[in-house]
Amino acid sequence: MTIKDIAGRCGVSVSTVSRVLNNHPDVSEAVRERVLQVVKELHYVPNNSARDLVKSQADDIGLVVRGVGNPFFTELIRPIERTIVQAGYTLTFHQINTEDDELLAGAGLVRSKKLRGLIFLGGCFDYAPERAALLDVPFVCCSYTNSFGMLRKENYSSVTIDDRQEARRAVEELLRQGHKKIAILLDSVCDRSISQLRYMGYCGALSDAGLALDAGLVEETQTFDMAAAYAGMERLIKRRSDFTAVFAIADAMAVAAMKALHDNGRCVPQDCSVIGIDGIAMSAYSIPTLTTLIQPAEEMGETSVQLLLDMIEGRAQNRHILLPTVLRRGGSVCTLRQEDNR
Amino acid sequence: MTIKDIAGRCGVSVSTVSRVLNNHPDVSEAVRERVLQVVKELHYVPNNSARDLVKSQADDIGLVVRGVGNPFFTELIRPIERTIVQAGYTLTFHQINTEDDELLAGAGLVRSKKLRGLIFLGGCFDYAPERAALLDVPFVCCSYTNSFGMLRKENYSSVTIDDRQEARRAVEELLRQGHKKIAILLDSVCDRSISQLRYMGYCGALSDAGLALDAGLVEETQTFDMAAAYAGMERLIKRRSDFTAVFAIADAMAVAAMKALHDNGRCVPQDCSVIGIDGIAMSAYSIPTLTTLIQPAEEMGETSVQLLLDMIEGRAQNRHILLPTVLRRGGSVCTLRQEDNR
DNA sequence: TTGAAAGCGCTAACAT
DNA sequence: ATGTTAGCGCTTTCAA
Repeated sequence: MTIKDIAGRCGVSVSTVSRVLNNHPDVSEAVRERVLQVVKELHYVPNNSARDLVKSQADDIGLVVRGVGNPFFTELIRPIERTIVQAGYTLTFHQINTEDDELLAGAGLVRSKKLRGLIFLGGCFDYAPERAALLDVPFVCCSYTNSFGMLRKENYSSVTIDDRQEARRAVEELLRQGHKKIAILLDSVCDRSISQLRYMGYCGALSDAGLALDAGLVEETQTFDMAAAYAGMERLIKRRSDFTAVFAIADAMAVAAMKALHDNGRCVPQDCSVIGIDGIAMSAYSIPTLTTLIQPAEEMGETSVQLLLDMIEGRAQNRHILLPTVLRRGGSVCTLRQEDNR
Repeated sequence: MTIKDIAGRCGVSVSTVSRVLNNHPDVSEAVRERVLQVVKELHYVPNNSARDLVKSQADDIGLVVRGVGNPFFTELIRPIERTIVQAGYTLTFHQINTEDDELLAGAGLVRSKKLRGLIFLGGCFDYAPERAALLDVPFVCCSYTNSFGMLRKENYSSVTIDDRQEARRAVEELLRQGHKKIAILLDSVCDRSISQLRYMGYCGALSDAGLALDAGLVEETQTFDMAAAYAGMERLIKRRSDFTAVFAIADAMAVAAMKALHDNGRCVPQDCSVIGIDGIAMSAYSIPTLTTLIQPAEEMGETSVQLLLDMIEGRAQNRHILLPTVLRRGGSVCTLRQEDNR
């Protein structure tokens, strides 16, 4: 079933059918209707490979996710896919491991599938500009930005929260409740990614409050997964008994941390407060409800696609959007009792 | 940058380059090496649209997910994507709403993108055979099967647990602990999908135990999401005070139910036991740890892709795989105290 | 307003 | 072992 078949049935040429299919103006109303009619009757669907070959690009957008384990990403993928489809594009989905290079993966996809653009989730992006030039399509970093790289602002787009600032806010919320011995549970202090940025916010808040950084209260888990976070929290508990609050740099880690505290006989929040960042669905159903800074996941996903489409369709240049979080006070943080203020 | 450029640089014809690229045998070692060399130097990547056009099909597999909110699906998507890529194919990802028709969505994708096959997640599939015939590529139902439809076994593949039987096992675990007033929290009793099957298992277990079905203990939430499950559980609590256990047909719903019980002053498991099915990551970190039947998500995803590839590559016919679950005894179920046995 | 025809980049049949 | 060439299905000039 090709455009020829349709043309044959209608007694017109293939170019006329093509015009109808692509909404070109120069077609008589009568012909247009007949073609559309036959198309519907025969359930004809154009062959995208042929279209893409002629136009030398597909109506496809690539989504490269590094570390699909992260439940926060799941909440981003949904609005991203929805928005892409609404705009008439298709999503090619690719996940890579944390140790893989998202730029290389993206570049390969673009070349082989003729993608129109890319969205990255969970990338590092401390790449040199010449590396990023491998990507000859627009791309947007979703939920992070090129904080550690040398990319020029006008060469890529991003939609993210201000990780450093928001982490600072999270820690300040704990400080406000009187906590002074505040531990941090994170992936790594120097991963050139989210984790490091949020760590910087943590350090900044402590320093502003006149508190010294206590290296013994910094627990690195290497990965984002819950099992690692649980294990990390247990190490911390075994090692120290004097902290009264924990800042987990992601909700999933915070939930695992609460579990570890509970399993080790420490009550949240009475014995130890816990705060996270992300606002994943699950965190509203933990017991107690996690206190966290909620990222606007829907808006973040939609905006990322919007920026990309604006670039692809030539409506705008690269832009960088900073979205605010909303503090949800759950039950996992409480005011420090005076006698605990060791 | 096309195959012609490569041919030019190497002083050979395009067909020779094509042969090298496709690992055809009839190429001298010297030429093969030179071509590969130039390909690497120039970072040449073949244009898939052109390839697909010639071969009239792409190396793409479609994944149609109905109801992406379900966290269990997330754990399936990962192994599915991984296996697809390992086999040299690409994933085209499409999500639809619960009210949408996955068959229609799949058929459109197949036609326009020339997909080689489809994997469905969360479909209903009570479709008539003539509807399924719209799909002229092999497809596999992942984590469910065509229980309510008239499809012939040899016309599709599936990889799933025995939902009815496993639901029965879950309820039997509660019965074994002495529970008699067992409520069920589910999507719908007649959705022609997972929910209905698990409901049938629930009814079967009760009936085998000589217990009458108490309609007042059946709570339908209409959707799978946690907010709905929480609300449903609250309705149940308000309505009845005599049940001692709840079977939630999905882990996400079970976690929300535990939260609702807690927020309404009922302790899990002392006042009410909770059991789920799925084994999502989060359920191991709820407090208490959820008792649940764990589905082998990794294996389920991998096997689905394997079956599909076997079909696509002509190695095997359609098959139907039933995978077992593993009961994880968490802390959300306890033995009924005698005095509670009202 | 319509049609004829030239490619888009690649594969594979056929020729050498 | 290698080259020549005819399409794959479509869009888009160019001509009518």
